[in-house]
Amino acid sequence: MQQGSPLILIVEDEQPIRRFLRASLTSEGYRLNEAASGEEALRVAASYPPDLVLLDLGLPDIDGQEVLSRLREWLTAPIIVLTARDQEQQKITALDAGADDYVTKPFATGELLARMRTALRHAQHLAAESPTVRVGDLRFDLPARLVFKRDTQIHLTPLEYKLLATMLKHSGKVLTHRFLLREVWGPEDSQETHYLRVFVASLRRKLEDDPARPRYILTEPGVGYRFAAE
Amino acid sequence: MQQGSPLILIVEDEQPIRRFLRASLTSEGYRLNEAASGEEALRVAASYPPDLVLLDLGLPDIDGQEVLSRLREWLTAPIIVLTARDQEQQKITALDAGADDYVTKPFATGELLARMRTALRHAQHLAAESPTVRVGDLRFDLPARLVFKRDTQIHLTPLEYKLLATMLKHSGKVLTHRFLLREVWGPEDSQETHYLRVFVASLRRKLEDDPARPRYILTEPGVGYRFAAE
DNA sequence: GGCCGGCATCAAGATTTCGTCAAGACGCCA
DNA sequence: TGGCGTCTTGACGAAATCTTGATGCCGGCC
Repeated sequence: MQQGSPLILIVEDEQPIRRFLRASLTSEGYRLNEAASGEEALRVAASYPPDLVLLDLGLPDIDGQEVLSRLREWLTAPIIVLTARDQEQQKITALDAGADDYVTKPFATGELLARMRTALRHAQHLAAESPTVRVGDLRFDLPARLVFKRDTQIHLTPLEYKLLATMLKHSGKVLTHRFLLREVWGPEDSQETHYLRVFVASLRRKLEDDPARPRYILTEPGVGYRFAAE
Repeated sequence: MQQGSPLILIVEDEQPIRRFLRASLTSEGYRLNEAASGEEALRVAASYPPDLVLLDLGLPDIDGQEVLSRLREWLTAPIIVLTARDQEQQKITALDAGADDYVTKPFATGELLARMRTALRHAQHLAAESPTVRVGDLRFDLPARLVFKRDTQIHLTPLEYKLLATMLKHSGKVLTHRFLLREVWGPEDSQETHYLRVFVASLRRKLEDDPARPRYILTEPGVGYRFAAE
């Protein structure tokens, strides 16, 4: 969306519908590109990456579904599919192939515009950075499964990560040995408190400034552990 | 279009028409190459890749259509076809074979020049920006499914490409074995982690400077793989 | 002071997971 | 049908991770 208003790519072979869309969308302030065939759509999209695609599934040359999946290989912008009312199955395969929404023809302008706004808004959210949790000088990027200490990445083994994630999930609360063991190792090993000691130690070695006097992973003697809330 | 003005290749056997074209085009500032036969056209085009081709379909040796498709095998520059007024069918097959436009003889200079400008402008756009992603010394042209390392193209098999593309799509994130297998091989093979090892190895061999200490495709032991974000 | 239980740390196997090579199977095109 | 590129499968050494045992520390209690 470099130049302010979103760039829409219309892929539609029927001249009248295209003209109609052009009128409705330009009056809304959208910038437009048009393609009358699948081939052209792929070419134009590659040259001018759109912020949103309106894709008619009934195209003359390539199958609309094909265009859809070729686009989805690299395009993250939302794709709204235009289908005939009786093509139920088509909608479903289209959504499976990565379409974000569909509108059945004939459609009301208002509905189309509303769905476009929703899709664009949604896309913007996705583009935002993945949410991170900060505690002290630690930073957790949970979607990416990454942990940082003062901006340098920390490598954690699967069990270390799982343990830390469980503590983080209930941070501030005291977590009993049994609870942690169940969550991380499973009900089988809920007695093996020794596991906990070993892994807490290695987590402290990696996360704490002074593992002997921990700031994040606190021991609750006789009960369990607690991850510092603030 | 290295030297400023576009290089035009004229393929035309009739001397008078060639002379006429030469006059019109040089006065417009175009650089020219000429060929009087199909054979010559292919030779010249190979030696001096033109920015635009004017191709007369009525040639003495090879069929004009043949020249056209031979050129199209590798040449992306626009090709404008010159046809006689009564050769309707010829135009159509020419367009199918990859011609960008046609002009019927006899033609007005103004019209020819206009069509040439359009074609050149259009070609420029296409050549301009396929959205490419750069990571380190790698470059990805996603729409075209091409991968380059330091500007030399890397050949990837279909599955190699698909795997790489999915990692790139979620670059920075840790992708579990299951996820990658599902995306690339489908839900059936979501257990076959061995596939991943083999293909990651071959991708590293092709992309990394030192496959043993990868910079792009990183292993997250026990979890999956991650494509380096920055 | 000596003993004991809970906790922390270290390190040596044991086990699982990875990387690599190569042979076989498969599909496709000439 | 044979060759070619590609994918699948198997085998094995290497690496990372997990388990397990040994040892030491500390505070409370007899």
